[in-house]
Amino acid sequence: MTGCLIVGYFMSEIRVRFAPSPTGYLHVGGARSALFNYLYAKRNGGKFILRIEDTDQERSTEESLKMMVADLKWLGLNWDEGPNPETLKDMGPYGPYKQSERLKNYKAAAEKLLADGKAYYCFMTDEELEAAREKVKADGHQGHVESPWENGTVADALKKIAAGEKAVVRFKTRQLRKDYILKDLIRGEVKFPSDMIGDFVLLRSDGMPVYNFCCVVDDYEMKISHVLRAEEHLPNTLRQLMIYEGMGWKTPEFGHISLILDDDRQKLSKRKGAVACDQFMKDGYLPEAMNNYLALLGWSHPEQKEIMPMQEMVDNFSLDRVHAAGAVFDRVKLKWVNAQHLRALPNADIYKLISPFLKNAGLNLPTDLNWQMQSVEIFKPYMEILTDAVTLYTPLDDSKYEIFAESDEALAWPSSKAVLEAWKECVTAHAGETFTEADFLRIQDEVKNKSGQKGKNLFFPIRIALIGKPHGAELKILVPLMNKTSILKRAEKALAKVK
RNA sequence: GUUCCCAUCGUCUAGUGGCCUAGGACACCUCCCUUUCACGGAGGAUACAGGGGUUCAAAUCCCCUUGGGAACGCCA
Repeated sequence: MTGCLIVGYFMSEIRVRFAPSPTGYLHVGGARSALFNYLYAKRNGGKFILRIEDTDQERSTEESLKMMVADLKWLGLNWDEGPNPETLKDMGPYGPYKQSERLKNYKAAAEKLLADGKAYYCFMTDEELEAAREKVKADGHQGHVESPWENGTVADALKKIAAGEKAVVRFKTRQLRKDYILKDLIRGEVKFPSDMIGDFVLLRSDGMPVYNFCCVVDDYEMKISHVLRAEEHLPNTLRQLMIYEGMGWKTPEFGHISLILDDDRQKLSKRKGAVACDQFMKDGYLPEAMNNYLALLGWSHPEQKEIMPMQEMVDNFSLDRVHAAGAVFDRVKLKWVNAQHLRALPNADIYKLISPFLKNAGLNLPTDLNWQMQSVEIFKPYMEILTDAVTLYTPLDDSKYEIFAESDEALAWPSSKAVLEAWKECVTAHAGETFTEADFLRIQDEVKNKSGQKGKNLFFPIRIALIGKPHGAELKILVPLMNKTSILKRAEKALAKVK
């Protein structure tokens, strides 16, 4: 008895998968599906499998596969089985993990269905199909195309094919008229009337299988226990249920996650801004922030925590906390989440993260470690994403110093000229090449006395002469990051502007 | 058009029949900190789509309406 229970326990190992088709970049919606699968697997001590759905030969590319793998790696959603993240060679006992290499499996399954009379060869041409669809539509009824080949024998069909005719294999739905009930883990009971679909294609005329078919064969053969995927697949589930039934296979559990929406509540699309994971990477988002934000789109921490590391999400993830309604992708909040993660990092880590962006922008900055740490300390509160560092550090590179339009107003004040002149004089009079905070404070006092200005009138022109903008970090901590030569050069430029 | 899914502040959500005159977060507004801005802190405004039931009691359960979305391919 106990033995049976143990066997039962092992039989029910949690195995989930993310199954993208390599026809482009990894979309944030896909990333979230992958994340939920990953979290569910990790939470339950299960396996997370990556399967590549590349049966659409027209659109699938090796390039895209590499991009997806890279994005998933960036997010840290490491898979236990699937293409090796480095070599792309299969790893795991249930391969191949690319559908294009599993053709014989689908063929075998199709042959069984054909032999059992649950599928048939259909020779309808595109034109015939189109005409049939038109007719059905004209009748006003929802119906579906009925194929005249439904009752043909396999032997006859094979003869025609041998003679060079093209045929698809269709699944026979006519005798299956009943309601199919799906117990969705997220949505509860979903009832599909079987007549919502007609005889659908299993194998294309070129022999390539179609999504709904491979999906079932693979999920079964790869022993997938839970299928967690986007809501757009919900109607597909009926076809899949029929195939499971036809094959006599046990169905896995299903859970359909809501869609990610644009602010106009349509399915998130490229037209509204970045949706590709790698774009977020290039814009300077942190993978941990991405995961954190994506998790919050539909799932919530039991204690309502918002900012958390991956491990905390893993420890608290459960499907019953997944919301069934669609969620609007809010870039503003994503930025905020990113800022929280970023600012929590040690300064040294932050500098390491921003360096490639600074370098990429062609900035020439001090290599002194102290300088770097100090600068991060100053700029950190101004950074939300890594690319913000570029704007922040640019004024620190002499060759890039420029006076921004937002400075115009302050420079036009009648008092600004005197302040700038006094500033230049006092800096020139300063003995060393660098400044301490105390040095600056002393100089600032001198400028104040000389120009007779204080408050905004005093600080705005000086700040503009330092970073090209009237607003930003505190001067007394900013100045020690600069040297005399460079400060004077800038003062000149600012002065030139007021003359 | 048909089928299915969904419905709490502008947005993400908490809420599983009484603890809800509905809580948190982002955004917004005010104030404090600060000779600027940001960060940080304290407050504020803002929501149960509508209508019927069920119940002593409904944001929570049921039905209808409305609204939104998705799917209806030899795409996935």
